[in-house]
Amino acid sequence: MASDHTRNAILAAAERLYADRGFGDVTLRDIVAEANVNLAAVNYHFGSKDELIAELFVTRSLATNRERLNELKAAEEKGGGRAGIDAILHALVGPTLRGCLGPDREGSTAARFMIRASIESVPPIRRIKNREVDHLRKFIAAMRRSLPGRDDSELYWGLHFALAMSHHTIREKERLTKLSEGQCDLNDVQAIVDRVVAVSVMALTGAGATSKASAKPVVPHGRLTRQDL
Amino acid sequence: MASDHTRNAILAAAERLYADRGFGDVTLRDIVAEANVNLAAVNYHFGSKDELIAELFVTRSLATNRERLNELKAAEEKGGGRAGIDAILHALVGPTLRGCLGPDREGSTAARFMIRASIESVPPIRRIKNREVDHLRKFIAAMRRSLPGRDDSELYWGLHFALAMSHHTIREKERLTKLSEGQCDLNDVQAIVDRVVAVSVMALTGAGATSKASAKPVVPHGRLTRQDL
DNA sequence: TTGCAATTCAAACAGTTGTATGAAACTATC
DNA sequence: GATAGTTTCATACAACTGTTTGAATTGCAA
Repeated sequence: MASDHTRNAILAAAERLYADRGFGDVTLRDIVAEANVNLAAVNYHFGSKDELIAELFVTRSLATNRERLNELKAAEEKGGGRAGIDAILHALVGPTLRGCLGPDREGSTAARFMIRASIESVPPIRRIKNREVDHLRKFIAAMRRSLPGRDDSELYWGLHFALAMSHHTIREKERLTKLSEGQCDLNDVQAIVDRVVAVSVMALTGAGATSKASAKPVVPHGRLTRQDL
Repeated sequence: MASDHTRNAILAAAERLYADRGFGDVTLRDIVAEANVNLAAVNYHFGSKDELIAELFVTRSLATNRERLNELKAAEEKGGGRAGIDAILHALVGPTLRGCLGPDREGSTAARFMIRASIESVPPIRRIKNREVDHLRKFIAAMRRSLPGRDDSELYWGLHFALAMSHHTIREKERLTKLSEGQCDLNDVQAIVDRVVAVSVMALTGAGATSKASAKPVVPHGRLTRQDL
């Protein structure tokens, strides 16, 4: 494979254009123009437009998942096989939030691309996301070890809400900035991660963790449980 | 305006098809075939495809917003001008969750349409959503009355997380069902509303409610290894 | 150099899309 | 029942889409 130059140029141009203008607005002709390659090169190297998009997303998504598992593994080793629930959640939402919200100008194309993918959810990407369940189960398993005896459904809800808060923050960061007139600092990624983790921990260990409705009374101040470490 | 029959047939057919198959997959020709009307009728009655979609979304969205404000008003009147924070959040997320998750087979087309709109986020809908900020500010104002002295940014974050959990539950309900292998009951809408509200209240009144990053020391995780692919 | 496979290229293909047109059909008013 | 305004209709349009084709070009091994 001579040099991969054309292939890589297509990938780079596609990611940049999709990130900037969205999937619905970018055609193969736009991409090949940006990449300075021939139109047919896309189908030659990737087979189809959808496979190109899939490859872009898989690459970024695998990187995030690997980061997640690395952090999880490190946390569990540190705790002798059982990580604290906040460390587990940190490993879950940290990489995604840092990847998409971080002000690292270098990887910002990848970040903006992942934000797009989160917002627009085009078919080839949705197909890949559906396979993400196995990956999430590893976190459920870790949470089960960390909070033994807890009802499984509570763990699922906790993980679900953690992902909800992080993804929604990524997806709606502009609206939150506008709504709060800048009072919510979307640049302090570390603070956001801590905040999402804190609320998720409360969802899992706080009063809400009952099986039925029961919407328990408001928790008094200063009640965050930060175990481990 | 003789009878509005054609107009209404188009609206109904479009909503049903968009709900079932998504925006990207339904053409005007599909819609007019389903509605048994002529192709040109869409442009005659609505001006363009985007205006048709916008009208569909605005109708449903206004209905939800009206429900929200009614519940909010009722709660505030009940409390003599100041509603409890959980009642406020209930008014915020209740209508949306009930509308999209409720098992009311009758209005289920509208529900499935709104789920689609939440997932796919097509341009004409995004434009409308951006105007939703004014509506949300009314809830911020109510929250400010309910939790006086609290930092505004905390209110924004609390509202943001409440919307995050409800929207993400709507959007990913199938994945949550699959992940939890049915252990999370997505049909008990009332329980879901209570759960979302409970966690949101904790986020607002719990320990996390500090102004800056602060809180606790950052958990030292295994530093991530930056490799590619 | 010759031969062969991999790659690039211009061009065309086949299909779909939203929209526009102008005539026909309808409806209500006088 | 003629008229004016509204609504429907079949059809065409113009543009754009992802994909394919077959010939040119390149790179490399024998």
